[in-house]
Amino acid sequence: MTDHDARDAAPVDDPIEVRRARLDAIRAAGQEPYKLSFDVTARAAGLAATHAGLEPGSETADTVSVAGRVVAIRDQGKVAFVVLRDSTGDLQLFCRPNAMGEDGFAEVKELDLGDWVGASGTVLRTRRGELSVAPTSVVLLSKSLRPLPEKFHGLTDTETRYRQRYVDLIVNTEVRDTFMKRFAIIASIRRYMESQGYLEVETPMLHPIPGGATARPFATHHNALDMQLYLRIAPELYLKRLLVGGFEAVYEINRSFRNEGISVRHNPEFTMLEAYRAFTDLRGMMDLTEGIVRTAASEVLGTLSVTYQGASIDLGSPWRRATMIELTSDAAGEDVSFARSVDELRALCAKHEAPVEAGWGKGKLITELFEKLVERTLVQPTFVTDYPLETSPLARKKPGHPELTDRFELIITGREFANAFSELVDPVDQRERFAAQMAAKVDGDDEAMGYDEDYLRAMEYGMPPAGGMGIGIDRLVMLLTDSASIRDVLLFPHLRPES
RNA sequence: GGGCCGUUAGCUCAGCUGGUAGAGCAGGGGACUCUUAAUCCCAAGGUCAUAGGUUCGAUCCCUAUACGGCCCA
Repeated sequence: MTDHDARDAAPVDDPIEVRRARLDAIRAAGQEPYKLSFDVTARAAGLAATHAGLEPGSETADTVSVAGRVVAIRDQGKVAFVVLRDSTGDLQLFCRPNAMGEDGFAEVKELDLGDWVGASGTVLRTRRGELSVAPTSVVLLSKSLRPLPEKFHGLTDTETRYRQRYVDLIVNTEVRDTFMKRFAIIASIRRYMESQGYLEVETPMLHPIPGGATARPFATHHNALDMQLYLRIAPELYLKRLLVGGFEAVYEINRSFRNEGISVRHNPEFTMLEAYRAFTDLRGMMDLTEGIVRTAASEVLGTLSVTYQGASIDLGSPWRRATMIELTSDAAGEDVSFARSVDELRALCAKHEAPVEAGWGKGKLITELFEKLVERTLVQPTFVTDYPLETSPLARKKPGHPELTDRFELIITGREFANAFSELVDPVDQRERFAAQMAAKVDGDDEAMGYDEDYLRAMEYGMPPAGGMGIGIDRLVMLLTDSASIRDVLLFPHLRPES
């Protein structure tokens, strides 16, 4: 059987098979390749800070235990340099047989890139200036069976980066930095909200009637109740029920779901902050929005001047305030307002290649013109105010202007970041708004809001005057981390299944 | 939904006018007691996304599909 002999003798060139063989050999030698735990006494960043003044070529008596993933091995025969990566940074192990024994040194040479190891030894700085731990022992904590991507270029294939984010996080340290900023931004927002007296609450994600926004929902089914449920498109109507219940300031940071297209700005599930406060109005929500964004930027970035995709954004100066109608009229070079007839507005939409559909009223047409002509031009933070009633079914009417609402959207870098109103608290008015939404739904608008009778009942018990605001957390993180795509700020962005 | 682009070794990339594929890193064997993308020597590694078509012959040209990217709606 020469074939068989040849196969047995042939070197194994599949990296996974090589590692499996090592795993078997470790077990055969009576060792456990997946340890229970390891007592860590120091981390890479901490050592770098405490030993910053250590001179090249000098040793200390400081004994530490460190742990991390092996990301590089430079084997020089009787010396081996192993680079460990922990959650704070990288640290070199300076391995020599005279410090750790011939057997221990031989085990170091059996390590693979990707293995988790723990090491104990003294701190020194090599003659070449690299802070290192010279271990007296190195223990394998968890054996890796798959090869890591190339050490210099890392992992660049976007599809693999998103599908196997764990690998992306291992080898692309700037990705970890982006997510560390994301977590810091959200923590900053929670601290700020608490400092402003808001309670963080949790409301249902499974809604019998999708509401609080105009968007297509994901539908699901509850078996025991045999009923259709929807993943929430917004938490708004539940949070405002809490105002009725007497909580004066509430907020929620969590996922909402919209059954719509995927783009660099849209993921089917996304994170939103919504906040509601009794006895305030749109002006209070402007202050809150500025406070949240400025606090997050200064705490996480240390500056209110940020660069987004090459554009300088000034978050510090007072944010511009302008009405939709004045902005759109300026851009169109003529009056775009409710003074124009529906036919004139439709003609303007056609002229400027804005979408037009049968049944749209003046308010919807003006909004389309705004989005077509103005929105992407607003690079610096701008509160756009006075949104049409037609597209704002939950906002209070603007006094003296029955076709407008007391609402703003915050636009930065040409994109919507936040949306806020003086809340509609009049149950009779709200019932009329829902009826208009139902009429739109009958006309084929599948984004129209559902008629939520329980929400009306709550309002009829009395909702205090209030301001409310929602801010897209993913987009805020994109802005503050200079990320071009929402996928770069979502740990596991939505992708089609692998074929 | 439409347009354009991409898919070659584990990873990062080459591949000429159509003649059955190369490199670096990783992995394997060897040398080396201060390396930093260590260095040096040797050997190995491929269903060229998938399915069809054109052709004597296809990684290359054509069609479709899958997945991804960018732009538009």
